[in-house]
Amino acid sequence: MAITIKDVAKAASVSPATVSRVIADNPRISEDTKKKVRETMKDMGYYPNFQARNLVIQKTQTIGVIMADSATLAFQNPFFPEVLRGISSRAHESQFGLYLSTGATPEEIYEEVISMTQGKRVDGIILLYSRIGDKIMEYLYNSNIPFSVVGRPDVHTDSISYVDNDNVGNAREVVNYLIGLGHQRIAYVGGGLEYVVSLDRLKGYQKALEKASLSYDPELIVNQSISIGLEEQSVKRLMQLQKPPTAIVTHDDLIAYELISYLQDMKIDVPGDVSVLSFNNHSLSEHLKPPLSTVDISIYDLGIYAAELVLEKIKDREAPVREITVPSRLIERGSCRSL
Amino acid sequence: MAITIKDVAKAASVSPATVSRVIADNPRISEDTKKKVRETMKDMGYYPNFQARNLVIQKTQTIGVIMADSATLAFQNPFFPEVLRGISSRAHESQFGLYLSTGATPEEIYEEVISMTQGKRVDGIILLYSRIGDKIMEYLYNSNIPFSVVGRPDVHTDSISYVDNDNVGNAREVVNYLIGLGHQRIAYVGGGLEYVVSLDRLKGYQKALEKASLSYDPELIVNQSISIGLEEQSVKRLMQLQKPPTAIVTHDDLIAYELISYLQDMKIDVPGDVSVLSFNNHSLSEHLKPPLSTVDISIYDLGIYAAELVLEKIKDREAPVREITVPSRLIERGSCRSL
DNA sequence: CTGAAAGCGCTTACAG
DNA sequence: CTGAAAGCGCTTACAG
Repeated sequence: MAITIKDVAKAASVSPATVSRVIADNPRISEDTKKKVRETMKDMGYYPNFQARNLVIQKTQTIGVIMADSATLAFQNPFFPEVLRGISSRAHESQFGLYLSTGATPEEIYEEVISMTQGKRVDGIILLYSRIGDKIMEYLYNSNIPFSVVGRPDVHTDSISYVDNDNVGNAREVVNYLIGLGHQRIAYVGGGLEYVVSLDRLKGYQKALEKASLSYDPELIVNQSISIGLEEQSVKRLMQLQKPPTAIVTHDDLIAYELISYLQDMKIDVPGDVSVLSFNNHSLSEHLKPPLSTVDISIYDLGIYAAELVLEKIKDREAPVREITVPSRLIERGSCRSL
Repeated sequence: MAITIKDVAKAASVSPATVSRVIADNPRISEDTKKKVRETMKDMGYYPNFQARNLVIQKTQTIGVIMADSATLAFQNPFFPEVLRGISSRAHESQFGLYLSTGATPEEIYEEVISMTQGKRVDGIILLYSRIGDKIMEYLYNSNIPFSVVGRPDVHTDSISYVDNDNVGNAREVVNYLIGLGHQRIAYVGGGLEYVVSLDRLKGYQKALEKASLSYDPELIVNQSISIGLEEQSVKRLMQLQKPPTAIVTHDDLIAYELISYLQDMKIDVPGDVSVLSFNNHSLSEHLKPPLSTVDISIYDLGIYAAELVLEKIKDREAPVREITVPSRLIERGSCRSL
């Protein structure tokens, strides 16, 4: 069996309570004792048992990270590792560990979240997505568990801490940019409409059109469910419209390149015939042909702040709800041309 | 406070021991009692406290996943999410959770591993990489902690469970393939030489040349440290050799496309002037120009088996050491041409 | 400044 | 088939 606080106590001729206090660096313990105990701990190779410690202090020093079902392309999407990197960095700073959801379906994940929170495996939760009518968020909201969301919650918006980009504004800016280049028929290929980010961007898209007195044409919208990947079919439909688009906005660089490949198959040149603009600024996008104009949404920062927000709530349940907007920036490269 | 086994016991008029046995579905408890207890558990919304449970059974039902320093590009590399997806899937099947390392430097990670294993936060460890002289692996090997490695360990190879591709064989096959196409000057752009996978592939590369009676020219080798990304400089050097390569093998698709972009900047056409072949089969590689010939190394399966191996060891410390080789397959696309 | 004792929420021989 | 009791390895009032 591993060596315990009792063993150390015996070897150092003090009580277990004293050893515990030395670990906690309690100021009421004399420096002499501390020194002695620390030495024996080191000599014996003692490491505190978290299970025991956590049980009595009722904390775990770990954050649960919940991603959308792993069955989908969520993992493929470079968003996930990058946001995780941000979370990881901030969590490590506060000596918090990360516990990952492993479920493959929404139901499994729901069960997991309940069991990891009720079972006191984690002190708080980061939800990596915001979806309409999400049971998990509803559960977290109703229980008293510290949590934060990457993405704007569709309900209880003012009473949940979250971090997001200004998705409406971003989409608006992007569409304005294309309009500025002379485009009038602008298609939008977005993620599933169950995601708030998709809805927000669609709203921004509509607003920009409205402002420019361009009519909104539902035929120019493709809502691609994240679980299936882009369908060649949808691209064909788009380009075979009576009045096909001269510009297409997509929600992810990888999707954009897939789209571009389908266009090329159809002998449609980008940006010669159609301009393409995207989101996420994948590391590859500056190196590929055509170099992609894309919106950098600061994914790493989204992760940092998501961790920050849940940590605030963990440290103080009464901490005020915060909503953080992370800046985005349009990077112009070679995939759009002016008409 | 949360509701405990005692509360349930009281409400169901049984002892805490009985409730515990019902949870464990102990056959010695009558069906009547079970039913009654289960109902009150449900009514009261009882969830077992893992901390307490784990403390007494001395298990955690969680696996620690250790990746190379997050400060590097490890996160960017699509390898990470995909292997994690495999691990996640297998772990979930056995009701195991995943605990992630968060450290940014090798030292931090080393400390983390010691504390998560000694502190009984995890039952076992999956090491996502195999590196020469790695302290963490040495520590795990010397302690009695169940663990598995993705990649062949450089030492104690026969006494550590690991999963890997046949990297020597893969590289050999790839080079043979290029030789078969008529290439004689074949460059190799690999990862840092501290990684066993890089060394193995280099060995396979050399073997293939030898077999074909081609001389090994160190000038054709670029060992790119994973933390920096591909350096344009190295590509230039390669192509400005007295006798530049007619084919280049790289270790990752993303690197390959970066390489190709540098080549294009130098007005060198792929595959017209130089053939390029890579590893990892990124989902995008079939859609880009040129479509990349690449080796699919079954990353997801590497994850599945890594989890399988550590679970075996967790369930039975005496379980025999296993080494699993996951098949790879060369996918021919359009980035190589015959001379 | 330090120790004895109770307790965190469970499980599991032992007894009946 | 069920319960009382001890114990997992810690922390923390309480006392001195």
